[in-house]
Formats: sequence, C-alpha cells, structure tokens
Amino acid sequence: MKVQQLTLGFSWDQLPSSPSTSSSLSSSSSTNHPKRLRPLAPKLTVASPEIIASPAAAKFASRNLGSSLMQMQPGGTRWNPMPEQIKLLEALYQGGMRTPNPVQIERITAELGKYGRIEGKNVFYWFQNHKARERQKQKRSAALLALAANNDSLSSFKKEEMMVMMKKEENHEGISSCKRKCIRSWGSVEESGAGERTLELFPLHPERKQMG
Amino acid sequence: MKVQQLTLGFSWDQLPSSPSTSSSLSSSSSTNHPKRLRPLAPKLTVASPEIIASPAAAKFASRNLGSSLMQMQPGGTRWNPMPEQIKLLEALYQGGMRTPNPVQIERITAELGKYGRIEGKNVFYWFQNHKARERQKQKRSAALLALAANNDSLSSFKKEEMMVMMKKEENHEGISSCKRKCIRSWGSVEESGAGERTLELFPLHPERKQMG
DNA sequence: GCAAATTAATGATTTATTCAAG
DNA sequence: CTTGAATAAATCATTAATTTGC
Repeated sequence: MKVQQLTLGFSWDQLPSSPSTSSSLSSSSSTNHPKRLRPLAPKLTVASPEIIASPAAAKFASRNLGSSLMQMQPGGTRWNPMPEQIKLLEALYQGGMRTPNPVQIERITAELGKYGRIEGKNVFYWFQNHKARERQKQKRSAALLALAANNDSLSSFKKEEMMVMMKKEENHEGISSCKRKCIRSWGSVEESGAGERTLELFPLHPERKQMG
Repeated sequence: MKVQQLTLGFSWDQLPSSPSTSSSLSSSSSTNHPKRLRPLAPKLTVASPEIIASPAAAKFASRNLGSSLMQMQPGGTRWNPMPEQIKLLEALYQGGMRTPNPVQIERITAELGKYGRIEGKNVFYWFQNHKARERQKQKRSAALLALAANNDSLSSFKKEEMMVMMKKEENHEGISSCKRKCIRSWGSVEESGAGERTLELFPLHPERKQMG
C-alpha cells in the first residue's frame, strides 16, 4: 500500500521541528552519550594511595627522574596509567589506531606525559595489550558457547553470565552464514497486489523514547 | 528471532522511476555539477548480467517471497545525489534534524524528487551515515587537538625495539601486498622532522582486508 | 591529453548495543 | 530475565575524483 501523494503545503522551516515531539533529536544530538555503565566492567583501578598528586608534579617528576624520592609508586617500576591517560588512549583506539608508528607514539607519549610519568614503550605496549585483549574477549565468549552446546552441567560458571555471552554469539555462530542474511529488505518491489510488506525500519511511534 | 518481517501499514515506495529520464538527467543543463555527475551512466560494460542485480533484490529472492516480478531498476545503481539534494539535506541536518520520522522522510523524499530519482531509504541512509560520520570527524579532531597541544618533549624509548615488534604485528596484515598505499596511510618514520604536513594519526581502514 | 590504475568518499548492509516493557 | 524495538557502530561495495604512465 503506497503512502504517497503528499500534496502538502510543505514548508521546510517546519521540518526540523517535528510536529510530534521529534524526540529522536534529543537522543542523538551533540550531547555525548556517556557510555552507559556496564556491570561487568572491571574499570581498572588506577588509583593507589601513593599516586602523584598533580599532573604538573607528575610531569616534573618524569623529567627529573633519578631521585629516589620520585619512586613513589608501589612496585616502583611499572607504569600505572592515570584516568586521563586511559581516556585518551581509548579514544585513539576507538578512532581506529591499532599499532601507532614511532612518530605517533612520540606524540602520544608527550601528551600523556602531562598526566603522569610515561614512556613510549608504555604506549606501545598498551596498544599491543589492548588489541590482544579485545580479541581475547571475543574468543572467550565463543569458547564458552561451544562448551555450553556440548555440556549441560556447567557447574563452574554462573549461568546468567553464560547466557549473556551466548546471546552475543548467537548472531555469529548460531545462525549459519547463509541464513543470517537478509531477513530485512527494503521492498523495492512494486505493489502488484503482493502481500509482502517491508520491514518497518522507522519508528511508527516516534514518541517512544519520550521520557522525562 | 531478532528480526522479522512486520506487516505494518507503512511501506516505503519509491518515486515513480521515470524510465526515460536517463538521458535527460545526463544531458540536461549539467554544467553546474561541480562533482558527481550522471548517476545512470555505466562506467564500464564488463559486467556480467548478475552484477546489475541489487543486493536487496537478491536477498528478497532468497527468501521465498513469491515475488512474481521483482525486476530491479534498469539503472539499478545506487543513489547518487544531486548537488541540490545534498544542499537541502545538509541544511536540514544543520537545522537539527538527525533521525527523521517516516512522515518527515516522505516529505523530504518528495521534495528531493524534484531534482532526481530518490527513495525514502536514501534519505534515511543519508541521515544515518551523515550523523555517524560527523561523529567520527568530531572524535578524530578532538584527539588530534589534544595531541597537538603538546609537542615539546620527546620521550625516551628505543625506536629499534619497537620497530621490531611492530614488524611482528604487521606481518599478518599483508602490508607487503600494497605498494605505496601503506606509506601514505601509516606515515613513514623519516618524515618526522620534515614538513608541517599533518601526520595521519589514524589509519584509514585499520582492520581492513587487503585490496584486490 | 588520455585511459588505466588507484584513492577517497560515501551509499547501502549487517552486526552489536541499548533501553525498558512484560 | 527475556525479548521487542530502535539505533549506533562496523563493514561492505560502488562511484567520483585523482594519479600515473604513456
């Protein structure tokens, strides 16, 4: 059934302000979505009691190493990333950076040095580890799925977590490659009396996420 | 399962694809097109017959939907927006529109149809893509700004060690297959001090498979 | 100047994530 | 907790634009 013949007055000035709530605007505009908190995120406790107080002090310290006074970190040797550092690194990672070249690492190190002692190798290792552990996450859930498929005892894991992971894998593995395609279609088909409809891809009720 | 076909009273219908417009589109007063002209002109005729088939139609076929006739459009290429269309869409975007609802999409489609063949899905995709890619740009420029804020200190780390490890990492990515593209994408070490050309901090296609 | 080869841009699809009603 | 609805992110694919060798 064609919905056509929109012989409306149609002034473009009205469009941006949707006549009916147009709530989708509110959810996606410039307001950054602060990643909903995830229950399972370990969140990497960076803060230990002996962390360097201010970024400036940290920077100064990083420039003037050699004094034993500067060895304020517990182990004394390992890089302990500051939250700001993690933030920038993850931003870069999400921007697509995987294996930065030396020039890039130098720049990143220089920037991160504002917030705490850091060397280029730390940056390099961080990318290496982050990349690898992202892959590990994927593989772990796949392995768990395989386990669950063959073994129903499953005593050592919580079943809730298992089900969550299985659900994630469902789309990839459960549905075979040939089948998971194309349930959607845009319906370029002529009307021709055919009963098939296209998948509704747009909210019929744009007011859905209208909530205070 | 997750997605299913809904039989709702709303479906996207494309504008009447005036079959005779191909010549008029390409030849009419097209001197004003600074970029992207002629949506219907096939560039090369190497194609075997099935290339013309649109993926949506193929999927549709694979899914047993009776489909007495599902002839795809003769000019079954993807939508290639006219400058006027882009101008209007960008105006709407800047006006705040991000995810237009079906009614809005219908109106926009009707309006843009004055300048060339277009369907509702094109409008929908345009907003989705534009929104996503504006976000990407924002992220990247933000990270670049953060990095550019500091360039004074150089970190101390062993470049040679890192290069060895990087080489290990890159082995499986088929760098050798691409000749000089990688130099552009990843930057080269020796241009560290030369020129003020902005170094690309992000690979264009980080995890992409090698090009054919 | 020109086509072939390549690159960058972006249209179109698919997959993963989020939210909250039931 | 499960599931439907919607969207964002990632990916695939095609085309305009650019480069390159003659």
